[in-house]
Amino acid sequence: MAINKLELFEEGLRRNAALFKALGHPARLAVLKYLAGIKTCICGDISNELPLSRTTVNQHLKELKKVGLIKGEVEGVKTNYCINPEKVEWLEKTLTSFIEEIKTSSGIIKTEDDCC
Amino acid sequence: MAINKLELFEEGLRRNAALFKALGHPARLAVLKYLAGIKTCICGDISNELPLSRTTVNQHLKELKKVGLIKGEVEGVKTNYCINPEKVEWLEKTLTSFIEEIKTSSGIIKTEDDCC
DNA sequence: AATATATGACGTATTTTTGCGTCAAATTAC
DNA sequence: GTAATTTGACGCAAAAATACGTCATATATT
Repeated sequence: MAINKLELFEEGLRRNAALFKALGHPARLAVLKYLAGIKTCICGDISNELPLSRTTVNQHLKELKKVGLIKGEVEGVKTNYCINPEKVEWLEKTLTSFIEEIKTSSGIIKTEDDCC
Repeated sequence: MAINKLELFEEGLRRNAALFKALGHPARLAVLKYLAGIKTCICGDISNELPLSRTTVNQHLKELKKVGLIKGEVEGVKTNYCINPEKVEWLEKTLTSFIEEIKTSSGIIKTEDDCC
């Protein structure tokens, strides 16, 4: 893209898009699933679970942290990563309300074949 | 990326990630909102609503069509785009079930501060 | 103190995405 | 028939994402 056009869209759309984007890579979904399953914070050996190098995984962790879906807590030389429950709740609300908006403003709930 | 590593992840994650990715751009969210609001299929003048060129919008439409969230129906020289209700329903189910999986396998519902 | 380990910062190469202009084909209007 | 519209295909350039290696730093371990 020649120019960055992202700021031409309204704030809400940009925020939602950023959230979706963060979830738009299998590695990051895998990280979330893994962290969810571990429950107790593991010391950043997540890379062993994925078919990616440690530095690459680190980058994905950074992305997830950026949108707040995970937290990283330094403990000595190690770092404990875990899911941020509040953000997951917020994610769910955001997504469902967006979809609900789509569904209601289109007539999905009531009408059938109004369209096409 | 030197090599394409995507196929190293399991099918389910890849499908979900692809879906999230399609929603990971404000222009595409804007298109969805617009189509939802229009209800009746408009003849592809969506580009007038967005701060992007026609060809760029066309590309985004292609992306949305690829994941099935919208349908395009040719009518003479024009093309009518509209939201695919079934896919939106499916999207909602997919998202909520993924999030639910995260929430239950981590102990978000019951425990507090088990983690971090 | 010397060594080993864990981590993030940095740089780099490759691929993908984004954005747009141009063009050709098809259709509609005149 | 001729001109105008609408659209998708194609190609191209800039930007971002992806993947990884190397390095420096900080903390354990010996």
